[in-house]
Amino acid sequence: MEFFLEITKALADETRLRILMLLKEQELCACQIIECFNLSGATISKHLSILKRAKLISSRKDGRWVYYKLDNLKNEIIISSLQLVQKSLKNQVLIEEDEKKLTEVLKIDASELCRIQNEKNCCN
Amino acid sequence: MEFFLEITKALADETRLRILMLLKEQELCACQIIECFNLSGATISKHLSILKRAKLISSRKDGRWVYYKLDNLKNEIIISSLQLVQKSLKNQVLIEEDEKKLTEVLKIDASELCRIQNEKNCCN
DNA sequence: AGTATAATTAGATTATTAGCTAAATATCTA
DNA sequence: TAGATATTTAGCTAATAATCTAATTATACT
Repeated sequence: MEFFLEITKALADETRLRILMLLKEQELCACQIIECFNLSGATISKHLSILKRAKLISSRKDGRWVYYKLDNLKNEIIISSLQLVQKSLKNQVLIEEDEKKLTEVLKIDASELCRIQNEKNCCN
Repeated sequence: MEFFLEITKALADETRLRILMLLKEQELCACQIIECFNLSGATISKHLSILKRAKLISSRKDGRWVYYKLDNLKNEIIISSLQLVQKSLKNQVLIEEDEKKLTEVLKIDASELCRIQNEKNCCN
């Protein structure tokens, strides 16, 4: 029960669903995910940790960067949950907008992206 | 997005998952569901309304009684969601205990059950 | 008609969660 | 090794959600 509740609670938030949809096609760096939302890095980091605790995503560290991807290979329940999310949110306007935003974000070099985000935090 | 979020939020609560599992095999009267939990009737009623708002269950009124059942015929997303719940919670200890409790509850006549519940509310 | 009964709604309280800023941690580079 | 950078954690606040009791609604029975 605890395991499945962890999953359903992780899925019960719009931002987390949008993150899962961003990760549908590719692995992404934390700073790339952050750039897609109007939320603080700390908030996104918290969401990522909730998705990770539910085993819906996994992460790998590469130097200063942390990369996240869907963790859909190991467990039947996880696979079904992620499939349900993808089926349910396919063609949703908000999701398509996120995809467009991501396309723009992916054009920017990751370290340049982090520099921009850093500036935002300092000077206002 | 709003439609699917309504479903995932409805599923993100242990009591509501347990209610869905009770309804897996049969339609049940509100008082029978209430009797399976150590929660007030008002609280269960609230949970039922959340499940109903998410279109996971439907209800019909028969005199003073209201009967609830899974609403798994109309919508692809609802069907998949309910299947996921059932697959994920099959053979869970807590769920099996609920089933045993329900077996006992079903032996009691519904109006007798309501009389017992009514007494509980008055005399303590 | 008046009372009893089944369920829901209202209103209050408590617990949980999402969000922020600031601080801490871990890693890279000059 | 000192400073810069990417991410996470800590501590706080505001919003949301779960629960209770009491009141209300809708129906049945005498």
